[in-house]
This record gives sequence, C-alpha cells and structure tokens, in this order.
Amino acid sequence: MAAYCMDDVFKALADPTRRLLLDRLFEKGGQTLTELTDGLDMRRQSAAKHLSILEAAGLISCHWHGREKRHYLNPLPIAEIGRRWIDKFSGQKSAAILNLKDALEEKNDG
Amino acid sequence: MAAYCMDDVFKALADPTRRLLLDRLFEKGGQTLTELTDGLDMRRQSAAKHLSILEAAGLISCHWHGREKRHYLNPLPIAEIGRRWIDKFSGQKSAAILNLKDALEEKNDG
DNA sequence: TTGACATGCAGCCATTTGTCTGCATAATAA
DNA sequence: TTATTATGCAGACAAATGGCTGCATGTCAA
Repeated sequence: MAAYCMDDVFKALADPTRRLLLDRLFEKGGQTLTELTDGLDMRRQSAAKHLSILEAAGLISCHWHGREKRHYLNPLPIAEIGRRWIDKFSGQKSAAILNLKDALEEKNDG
Repeated sequence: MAAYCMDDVFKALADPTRRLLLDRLFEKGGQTLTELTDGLDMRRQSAAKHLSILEAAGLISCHWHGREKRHYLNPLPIAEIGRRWIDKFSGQKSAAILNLKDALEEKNDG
C-alpha cells in the first residue's frame, strides 16, 4: 500500500534530528508537531519539514484530530531494511568473513 | 578499534551509489578502485570519494597490494545498526502496533 | 465574535554534497 | 629508462539540504 522507496527511507534516516524524532515517537505515539518540537532546538517550521520527510518515506503515519496532527511511528520500512539489508550483510556473515580472511592472508604473500 | 560513528554510517548509507558499492563488495571482496568504477557511470575520482566515505564510516576496510588498493566489506557497523535500530523498532513491534491501534480507534471517536 | 493556538506554505540563505577537471605521485611493464 | 597503470590531492561548481522568517488558514475557547 505505502509505496515507499528505499532510497527515501535511507535518506530520511541519514539525519540525526529525524532519528531523534523516530525515537520520540517510539517512546510515545500520537504526539503533535508542537509537542515534538519541544527540546529540538529549532523552529516549528524546521521540525515540520523533518516530519514531512519522514512521512514521505513512510516511516511515520499521521492522523488529524481537530486542529492537531498526531504522528505515529510506522515500523514497516525499518523492518524492510532489516530484512533486505542487515540480514544480507551481517546475517550471512560468512562471505564477508571469508573476504577479510583473504585480505589478511595477503599480508603473508609479500 | 574502528571508532566509527553511527551518524557517519547512516550518512554513508544514504547514497545509492555507495549502497551499490557495498553490494558489489559483498559479491566479491578485494576489488580495486578501477574495478569498482566500471559500470558506475561516473569518474574514478568521484567513486574514490564515495569509497573514502565508506571507509571513514568503517563500512569497508582497505589493504594495499603494490600499487593496488583492495577493498573489503566490513559487516560490523551494519550489524550494529541491526542490533540497535532494527531490533528496537521492528523487533519489539508491540509498542508501535499499539500506537497504530490507538490511531485507528481515534477514527471512531468523532 | 474575537483572540489564542496548531499547522501549512512560500521564499531566503548558508552549508553540504556529489560531480567534474587538472595535475602529482608511486608502481609495474616493455 | 620510459611508458603505462593505479591512485591521490586540490579546487571549481551546480544542486540538494537544513535552518530561518513572514504570512495565511483553520480550529478551539471565552
């Protein structure tokens, strides 16, 4: 359904402010923009830009409640990264270990 | 040993060219800069910058072999992301699911 | 109705990013 | 030695990024 692009997800995760926002929403879902801006050391409009980037990447979903926009963490894209990236590189560690082994043996080649 | 910073790792992963380079090194370790540049549709110097960013982030390690610099994937930082990020957000899915549940129930509040 | 609050939109601006070109250095091969 | 190959370093430059201000819109409460 959410046709998020993996490139958008990685780019969204690249900024420390946005990762902090995800942490905050992980601890407590349904927070508003004003709530999330507190303690961020930046203007509301800047925080809103970060949130819109997170939303475009599918990392959060939003629901209007009167004049408040409540934000919720969506764990799906992060799980997808885990499945398609982390498992590949660190799960199947054997290949990389073999590569490192080759590298170390080169030192003894001269 | 490699005192990599998580912010550098996330930033390094944000670029599609760099993710492609990691893919290539996953398939075959020990490739040189010239080898890796082939098929990248950019100059050697640009690819070298990407590789230096990956190396600074600890995602690859390099070993000189004569005039050749051979590159190897280092799976540790990616594994660390998996441990400290993926497991947190998607592994403990319960909290986020509860948040989404709250959000859906709001729709029935009116 | 009126004022306060929550948010959105448009535009400005400095910094960072990703590409390029040009030249320098070190190692291998003829 | 000399030419070729593999790489590094410095600087230029357009585009993207992340912050800001100012103003507009819509909602709630008195």
